[in-house]
Amino acid sequence: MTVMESAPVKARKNCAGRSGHPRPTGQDRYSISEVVAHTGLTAHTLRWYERIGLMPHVDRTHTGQRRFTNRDLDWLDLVGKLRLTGMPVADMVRYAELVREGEHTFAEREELLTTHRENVRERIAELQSTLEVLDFKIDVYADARRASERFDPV
Amino acid sequence: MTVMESAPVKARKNCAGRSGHPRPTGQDRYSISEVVAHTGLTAHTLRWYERIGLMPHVDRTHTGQRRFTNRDLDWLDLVGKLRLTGMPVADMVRYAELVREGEHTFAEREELLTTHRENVRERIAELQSTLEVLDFKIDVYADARRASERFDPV
DNA sequence: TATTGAGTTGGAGTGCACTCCAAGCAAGCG
DNA sequence: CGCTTGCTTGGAGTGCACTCCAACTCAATA
Repeated sequence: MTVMESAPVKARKNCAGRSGHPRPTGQDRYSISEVVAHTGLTAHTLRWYERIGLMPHVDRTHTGQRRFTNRDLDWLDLVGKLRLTGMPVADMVRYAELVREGEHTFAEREELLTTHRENVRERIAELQSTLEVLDFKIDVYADARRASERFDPV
Repeated sequence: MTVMESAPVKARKNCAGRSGHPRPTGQDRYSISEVVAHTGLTAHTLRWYERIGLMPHVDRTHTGQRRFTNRDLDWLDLVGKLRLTGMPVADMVRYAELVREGEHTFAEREELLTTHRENVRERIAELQSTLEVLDFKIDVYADARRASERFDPV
């Protein structure tokens, strides 16, 4: 059994960054399995990200194996953050394209991120308003439980 | 062209509750299209919810058409809230089952909601930490823009 | 030298949450 | 009566984001 192709969705949802896997110092060429260990993504997903243009052209060894740089890891950290906030992959690909196109796309990148930030803020407000409903419901059940314990003690 | 089967995903994401469609007073039997107007869900989705057991048995006319009650609308509001917070449909179906089973499931319902509340709190924290990254990135681009405007004024 | 293990590819498959389709029925209107 | 509108059904299709498969190469070890 190989060690890669692991990392179920649930796990990734929690870590999705540097989590007990600090970046080895003084190194700048990581194999795919090292990146898997670092990011919590699967090797499949990393290859898929590259295929769809979400990676800034990953370097290869003379035998064709991928070698990721610290810059790639930084990029994957950002992508992970954007993913966590629910940015669609298509939008992240668009952002990656802008990065590849150079500095004259700064304004558009800023706009893309600003729009997304607004979405995230709305999402937070939404979640917070739902927390109130949840609190209320939970209180109702807790009250009922306490009442039944009073009449019908263990 | 019929007016139903509308409500694109984006729109639902935003409203998903009473949004300019207050519940008609003194009424307690709503057709599916009225519920569509009220909830922002599509008729497809309402029927699908019923099929998978996410609705508490909807009443019918003598010709078999659905008639939703205010209680159903309340339930759909709650479901909408839970959906917005990312609760999987399977979990909501489980909750619906517990509700159908009666008051002896209060404890389990409370537990289900409490667990979910914890997830929502984590999600909010996650989003907030990402907001910081977003703010930082946006600042970088804004600084670059201001600098270029200084050297290269319009 | 043979085997093992980590890596490669294109393309197919999966799971979720809808989303739509075709065919049909009932009521109201001209 | 015929047409339109609103609704019904089971089952098939869609889009997203992966996720996996089969067949292969290469490098290192037993």
